[in-house]
Amino acid sequence: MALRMSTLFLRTLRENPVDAELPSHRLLVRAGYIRRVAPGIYSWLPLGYKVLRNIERIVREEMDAIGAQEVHFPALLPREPYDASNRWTQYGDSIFRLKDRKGADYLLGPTHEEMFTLLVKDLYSSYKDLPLALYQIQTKYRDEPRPRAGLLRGREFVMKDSYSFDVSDEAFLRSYHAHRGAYIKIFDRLGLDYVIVAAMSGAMGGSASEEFLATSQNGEDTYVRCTHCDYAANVEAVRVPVPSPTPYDDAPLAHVEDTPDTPTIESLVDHLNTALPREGRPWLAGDTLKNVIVTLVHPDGTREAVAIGVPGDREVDVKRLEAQVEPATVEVFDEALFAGNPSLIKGYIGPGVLGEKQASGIRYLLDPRIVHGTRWVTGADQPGRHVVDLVAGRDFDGDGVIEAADVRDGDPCPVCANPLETARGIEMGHIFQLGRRFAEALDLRVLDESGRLVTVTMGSYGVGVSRAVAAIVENSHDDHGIVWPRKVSPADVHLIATGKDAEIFAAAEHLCGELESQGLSVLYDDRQKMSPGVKFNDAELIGVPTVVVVGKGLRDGTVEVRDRATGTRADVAVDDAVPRVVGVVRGS
RNA sequence: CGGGCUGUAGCGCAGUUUGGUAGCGCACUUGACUGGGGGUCAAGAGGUCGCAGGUUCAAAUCCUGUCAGCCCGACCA
Repeated sequence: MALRMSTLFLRTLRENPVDAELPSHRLLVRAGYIRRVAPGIYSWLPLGYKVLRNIERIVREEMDAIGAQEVHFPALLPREPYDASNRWTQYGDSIFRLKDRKGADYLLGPTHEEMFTLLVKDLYSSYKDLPLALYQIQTKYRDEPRPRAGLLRGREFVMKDSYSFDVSDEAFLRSYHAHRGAYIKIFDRLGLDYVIVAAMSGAMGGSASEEFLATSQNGEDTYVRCTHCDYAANVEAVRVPVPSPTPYDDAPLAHVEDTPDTPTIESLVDHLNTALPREGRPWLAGDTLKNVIVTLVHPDGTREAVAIGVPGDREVDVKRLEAQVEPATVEVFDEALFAGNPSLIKGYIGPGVLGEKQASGIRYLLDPRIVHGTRWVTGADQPGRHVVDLVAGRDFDGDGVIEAADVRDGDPCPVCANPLETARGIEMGHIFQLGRRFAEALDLRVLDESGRLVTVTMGSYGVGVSRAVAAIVENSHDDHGIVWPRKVSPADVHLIATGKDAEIFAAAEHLCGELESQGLSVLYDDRQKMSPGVKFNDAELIGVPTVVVVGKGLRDGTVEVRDRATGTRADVAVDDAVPRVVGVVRGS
């Protein structure tokens, strides 16, 4: 049945909603696809729900094509399985928790690894049952600290999540690659411009993961891509090339210098070049070693101060740091920390007091660039004084290495050393090599050929279905509105009757029926007494890729066929209209 | 967590300084005109002014508290 605009539950807005910043958010609200209910929580209106289901259909078809079987779990879940995997604690404030009338703990599922693992454990116990892949399309709940941008980061969202179960690592890799292939097909069909990047596993744990990012200026994820080879990674996962240790036999002994009023790297470098100029080249920020104190907040609430040593020309990237210390979160700067630790002299902190065995007792983690033999200017732990020619490995050491320094355009590729470039993207899919973490925590084991119990190897795979609606709009819109790719559009054709003559509406009505009999879905603007400008603007806002106008051309026996994306218009004889439109929609 | 801003009709806003009958545009209803780019005119419907308490003859407006939302920062040692 055609969607008739005269009765369709739809109200387009002339003005942008004031709380919407991004094009996808503005247009989806203005064009009547979604309505906000609470921060990060949206209702789907008829057109929006059609788009969502179109995306779901594509996802289902590709999941089914690799033999994954659809199931459906509740969103309301008991606490116990999440205790077993420790995620009741680990997820912290990000989980929606509630109690039933007896006071028992429940949660709204943020993701379902535990439930799938338990379900398989419940029913299967032999290697003969594997491999197995299950999936669901589910509403997920995460109490995000800052929901934003409409559907891009919601607290309630629709996700396709699937899970693979295998007896061996080799078998698992086959499952993983089957999923990877399915994801490529899904995102191709959705018409998204995307990249596949190496990623961090985050709260999922596991050994490796890859993300599918829709390229977009408005994305929340920053990734790098090598300008020469095919290396691509989320910045959180970038590994800097580690330089070889350099000999330091000829290095002078470390010496403390007076550097008054140099609490910042910039002021320090200026001072060095004025007071202690050196042969060959001037001092640069990269010659200094900056020590940043941060506080890690662990899921159980305990707080731990940690010092991060990075070259002075780099900043500590909090997102990168958090990815390394997951599930802990990072708080930068803590006045109380300095007050409670007199060995820390703000602006002049150096390795002399840092480290678990040193005066501060603070764990000291170094950027990988600070290899043995490198020489640094750094704080002397006294106001107005710095140490020069401090050699890593000779004069100081860290308690460990951490990748927390920021990544920049032009940084060397870890694979081929050519420059990297950075860009932004929207995380649309994420595939995880979970390994045995959940299977072990929940004791999912099967008997192998020799009758031995083996722990199952798992993968988990997610697609942001509701997020895809927004990502597609981000990728595909113009000043007038949305431009849907055909495969997700709420209709194949937007048919407009414009004018006041009964013949026009009769002709449009007839054309509508003809198009539908050819299997096309039609959004029919049959509203009477409405000016053509309103209808044209609505059509552009709504974004159906093909628009057919029945109006004044009818006198000459023609209707107009418009392409939403290019704006091209063609007058077509009424009798040719149906085959013409069918051809356009079917891509012939 | 910190800072800033905002809560008045479905949406976008004015009114608050200086307390005195609740306003405008869009959207909605009715009628007439108009009929290929958000058209014109006329008449309407729609509001516990976020919530609670206080001051006052009188509070959207002043005071206190509270809740919610939005944006920015999360940092250069």
